[in-house]
Amino acid sequence: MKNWLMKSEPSVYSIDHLAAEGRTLWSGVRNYQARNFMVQSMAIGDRVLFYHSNADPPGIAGLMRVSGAARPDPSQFDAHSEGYEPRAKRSAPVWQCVEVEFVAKAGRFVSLEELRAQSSLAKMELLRKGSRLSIQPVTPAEMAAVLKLVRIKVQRFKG
DNA sequence: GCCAACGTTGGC
DNA sequence: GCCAACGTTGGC
Repeated sequence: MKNWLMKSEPSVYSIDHLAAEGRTLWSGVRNYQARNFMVQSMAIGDRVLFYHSNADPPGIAGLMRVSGAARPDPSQFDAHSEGYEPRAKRSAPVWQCVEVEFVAKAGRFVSLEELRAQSSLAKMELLRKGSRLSIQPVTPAEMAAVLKLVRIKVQRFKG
């Protein structure tokens, strides 16, 4: 079981949207490295931190779990979508997305500033200067540290 | 709104 | 294959 962090702008799609829906397709990713993580490395059951980017303040808002394997991102075929991809064909999609399901809201929202203050997270990809990856791997130690900060019990993953 | 850092595109 | 120009991300 791997650990991940995925970013979303809460004004577009927040942890509350996911909590209300239960599950969603993580569509709209248009970065090859992020796509490759979803296609090559993610598996059902993987744990994912939900990060609110471009927010005031930005930070960890909750937790989700990968509930469906990567599949073609439908928005790439929609000419009216911002994510429209003219190069994509039904038979040769360019972009993929996984399905994720809600696990828990952070018991306490943990801001980027607070994450930066943790020495245990010093090497976290999210905190690297200039880091923009919207889907990134998280080490088990980093995940444990963040779950403690947001006050989510690991038990919540089981079942 | 600003802008640093980064990714992508396209001319050569 | 190089790299300048451009577009995007995302913190501040």
